[in-house]
Amino acid sequence: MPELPEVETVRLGLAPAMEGAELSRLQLNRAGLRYPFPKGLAGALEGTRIKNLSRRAKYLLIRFDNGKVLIVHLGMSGSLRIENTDGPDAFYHERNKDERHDHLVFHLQKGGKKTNVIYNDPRRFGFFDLTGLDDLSQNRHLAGLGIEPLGDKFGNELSVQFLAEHFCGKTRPVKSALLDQRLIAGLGNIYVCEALFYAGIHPARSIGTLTSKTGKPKLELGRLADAIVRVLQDAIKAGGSSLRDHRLTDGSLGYFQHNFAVYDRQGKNCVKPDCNGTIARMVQSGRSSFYCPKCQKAV
DNA sequence: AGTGGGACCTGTCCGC
DNA sequence: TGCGGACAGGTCCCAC
Repeated sequence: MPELPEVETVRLGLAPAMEGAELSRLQLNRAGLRYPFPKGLAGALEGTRIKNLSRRAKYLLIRFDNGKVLIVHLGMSGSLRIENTDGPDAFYHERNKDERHDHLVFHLQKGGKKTNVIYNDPRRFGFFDLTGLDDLSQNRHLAGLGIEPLGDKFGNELSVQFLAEHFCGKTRPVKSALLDQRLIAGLGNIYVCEALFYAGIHPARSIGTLTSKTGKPKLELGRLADAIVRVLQDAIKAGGSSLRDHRLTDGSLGYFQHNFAVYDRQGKNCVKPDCNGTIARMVQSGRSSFYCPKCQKAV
């Protein structure tokens, strides 16, 4: 469940159990996932305490009190679930319970209580990397990432000016530009489709047509900047609220508890009350785009 | 330089 | 019921 809002939701869900806990054992059930696990991974972390959980784009960052940072990417199908091992109140917040795909287990202790956090990933597109706090920004996975769409601690944030600057004079389809993690980091296929719908922009539209020749943003580009931020914030809110309010006993948390306007709604009616359009699907560089041909302008 | 396409891997769903 | 093909939230690498 891995676009930015899902990773943020996972972070919020795991933080109370993981922050401040001691990692008594790191159990690796195979040699690696997409990449081999880093050499000496367990030895480098066992016996240390987790300081905090943070997030960069779709990466979960687990910081330990020996200065190491574990970088976690959930790939397409990765998830993390918490199991309290010493009581009947074990709870889950993911959809994968097939133990064959439990690839890594954090054995944690906090205040005399034992908890397991289990990484499950059927497709094994996820990966783990280990780095030091000082080398974090040079890490091969993090170094090339673009801006955090919801802003960062340095005050950088997604703005219409940012988009205009990077779109002016270019020709690539807006769908592909928004999926490019070097520009904006954290968007994936679902939220790009949703944001383009709310902005009224066709996924195949060339980004250069969203500014004037001199780089002045058109109205739609302002709508796009707003839509990206709102779609992500709403998704975090939806995930966060279900985490807070419930001990989830099933795998309901993830993308598909949300109601999407266009994603995976091919053939259904456009959700805009004054539109009688039908949601369409097209393939762009091998990936599905969903859109309303009536609301989303191609030029 | 900036694209698109394939590879990675397993599970699920749909049509025959 | 079984089988093959298409498809799925992401990223990297390699041709053009």
